[in-house]
Amino acid sequence: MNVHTYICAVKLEQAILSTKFKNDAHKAVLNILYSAWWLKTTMSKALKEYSLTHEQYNVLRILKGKYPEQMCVRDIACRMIEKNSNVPRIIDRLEIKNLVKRTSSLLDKRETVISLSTSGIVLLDAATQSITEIMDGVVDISNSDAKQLNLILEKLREKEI
Amino acid sequence: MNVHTYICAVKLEQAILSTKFKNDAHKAVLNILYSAWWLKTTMSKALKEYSLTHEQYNVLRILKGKYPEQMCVRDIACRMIEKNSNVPRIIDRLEIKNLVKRTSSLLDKRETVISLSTSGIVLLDAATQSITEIMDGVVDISNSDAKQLNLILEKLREKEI
DNA sequence: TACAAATAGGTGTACATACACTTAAAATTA
DNA sequence: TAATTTTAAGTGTATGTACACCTATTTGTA
Repeated sequence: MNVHTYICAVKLEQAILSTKFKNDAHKAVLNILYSAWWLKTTMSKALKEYSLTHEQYNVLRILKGKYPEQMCVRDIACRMIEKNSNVPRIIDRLEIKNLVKRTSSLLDKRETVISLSTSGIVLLDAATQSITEIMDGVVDISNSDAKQLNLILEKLREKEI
Repeated sequence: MNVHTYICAVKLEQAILSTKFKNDAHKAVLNILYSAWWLKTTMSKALKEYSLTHEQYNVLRILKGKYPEQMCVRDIACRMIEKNSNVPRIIDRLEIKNLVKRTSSLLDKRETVISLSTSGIVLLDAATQSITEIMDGVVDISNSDAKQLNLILEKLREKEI
């Protein structure tokens, strides 16, 4: 089904057409999930211009963070937000587009070392500039709100299983 | 790659091994994305006992919300948190497991009407009880924090594109 | 040193997402 | 009424996720 006509509503109640939440914490859970979807969608739309997916962009950014140092697949995986991302497969696609290069590590032959190519850096820089502008425009909450949000989210994740 | 050894850290900095955030708003974006992944993973693990995916559970819950009234595919899609969910395909899998039944609408032959089966209700109720217990245990933030969180998230989504 | 355990990366499969396209039916309007 | 547009659902394809399993190394230890 193609819901291109959905209402990208600010209020959660409008977004998911529901008003009965068990309590505020339950509503917060849905609100976090919806906000994450909204943020990812916003970013993905912007990245389309660069033929990058959100995840591919993420990997490129992680590589840039250490550049010109190289990173092995595991180092990248540890820095991904979604911890079960299949990094070798994302790298497959980046390699096909010549944005990164795979080489086998000489020190530890089990490791595959990934390096950003020149065109990878150029594309990443352009995409980053565009994404940063868009995110700055879209996500404009006050500094104190952002701090508060970070505090509450980390409090929420305190109870590990 | 299999990162089963990742640290399910409370602090974002530990979770994604990064300390340099452009500002608090940027950190908040990553925090929301990570929290959503954490919540989904927590729920998915609990749902495994019932052989349900997070999305299948979501569809069943939406159907339960209107029960015994039936819903068409579009009605379900509009209530999904992830707006691009391919609902017919999720229903395919629920139908194979005999948790829902598809019938063609008599009033509008374009519509497919979905109804919960008895085993669907039984499974959903059991899963819901389990999930509720787990979520209540895991997500224990104060009422005022939850309210604050909801407020800030909705403020964050104010700027539509 | 030889062998067991751990580790890194890759691969297969089921499921989900994003999105374009198709088909049938309903609604609109010329 | 006939033709056009819109709508609902389904399908095809590329990509990603979750997770089990495989292979080649490396590490740790008997």
